[in-house]
Amino acid sequence: MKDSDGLVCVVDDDQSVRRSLKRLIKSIGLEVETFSSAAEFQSRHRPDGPCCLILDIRMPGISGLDLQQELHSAGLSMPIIFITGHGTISLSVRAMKHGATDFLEKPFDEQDLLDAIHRALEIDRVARHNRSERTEIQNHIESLTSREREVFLRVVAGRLNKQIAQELGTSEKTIKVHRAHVMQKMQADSLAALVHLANKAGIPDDNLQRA
Amino acid sequence: MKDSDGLVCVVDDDQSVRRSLKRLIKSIGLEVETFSSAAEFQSRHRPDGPCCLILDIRMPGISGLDLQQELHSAGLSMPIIFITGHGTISLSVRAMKHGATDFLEKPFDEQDLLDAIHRALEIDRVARHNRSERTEIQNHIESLTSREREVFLRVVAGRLNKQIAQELGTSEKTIKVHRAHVMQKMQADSLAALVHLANKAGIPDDNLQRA
DNA sequence: CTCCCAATAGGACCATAGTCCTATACCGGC
DNA sequence: GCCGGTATAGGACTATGGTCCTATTGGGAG
Repeated sequence: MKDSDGLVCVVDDDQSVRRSLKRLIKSIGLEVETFSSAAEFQSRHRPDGPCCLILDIRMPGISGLDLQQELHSAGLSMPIIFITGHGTISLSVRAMKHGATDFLEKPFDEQDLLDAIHRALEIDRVARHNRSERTEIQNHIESLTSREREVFLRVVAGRLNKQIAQELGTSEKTIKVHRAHVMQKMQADSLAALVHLANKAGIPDDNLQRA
Repeated sequence: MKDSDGLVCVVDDDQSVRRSLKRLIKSIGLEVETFSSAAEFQSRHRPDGPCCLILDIRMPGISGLDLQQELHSAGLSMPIIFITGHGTISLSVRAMKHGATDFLEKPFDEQDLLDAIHRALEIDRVARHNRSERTEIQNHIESLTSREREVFLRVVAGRLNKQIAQELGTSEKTIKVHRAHVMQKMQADSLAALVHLANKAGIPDDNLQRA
């Protein structure tokens, strides 16, 4: 699949809308999948590449806003472009406050939608990249023993081996051993690299020298 | 001033609106300043504490959206709550995409506005904190000589003194001197602290070990 | 011309971190 | 009961970083 450039998921209860959107989006070389309801999307969608969602706000059953909420709660967030026939300002504001990337009224300009799609896919690409980087680091952290994790945090906070030894009530020698394990497991080849990893994983830098 | 809890700036060309908003916001103990036009706001406003902006979209002269753009371009961004009598979805979406924190239609529920204000002030508080931290670090970086800055970047990238010496075509001894100056000027008392500072200042971690 | 600062660098040490090897003790699984 | 992983720790070095002091060179300000 040379064209994993992006997948666009269309969720709309109106078949004619689904068909015309599918045709439009395919015309610029993107993959499209259509779903007739939020429930169908949730059961069938298995994301694996950059993708975005085009969502009708008003649908029978689960509404577009509800689906947005549920995806967010489930940590499966992806960029969402809302389209609506009979929207209100309040609905659009609510959608945007919850992270929608765009909100279009029918009838919309085709180019506006295509622009919105490109923007959404780019956002997802960046988000996916950050997420995968983060979870990989998180996995490395989870491979540490609890003792190693304690040492890790203190090393990243700038403590000396002897200070760590005192804090943990053990010898400097033992800290050196743990520290070496941490560097291995985290695949860091320098202290600087280790601190960078910690920062990306969202580890705060408090305790930065306060005795 | 126990009540630097927040300043709310109201920009609206309608005097009666300004008056009633002022009364409402004062009633919950926040400071208010009112302006009758975007131009007046720009000339008179001197921010120094957490604050937010309540802005009418449609005004004679510079519109609310224009002001939002200009503030953003000038790097003077602050949270903006739009209010409007005759708004459209497209206007609201445009405002939200450009970072507005809320968008209310007149007549609005008073509590909704107050909630929006509290939210906006909290956002500004966090943003101000991050900004001041960042500019302080930036100032430290600017106090470095260009040679020290070169060393700084390489230290943060995890290079050894001898590697840096080779890259810069000088001796390890000299690097040690520069490095000591860097630690002093950046007010870092450990390598870990220095890397944390670099990260906060937005210095990328590329070159992280590639020879 | 003099003074200061930036950059350069060496000598002499000390402190800290990392790397070998070895060793004990506990615990849980096969 | 043996094996593997974890935590503990010492000895013996090496490597790296940091700190004194001293010194030269070049450029820019006063």
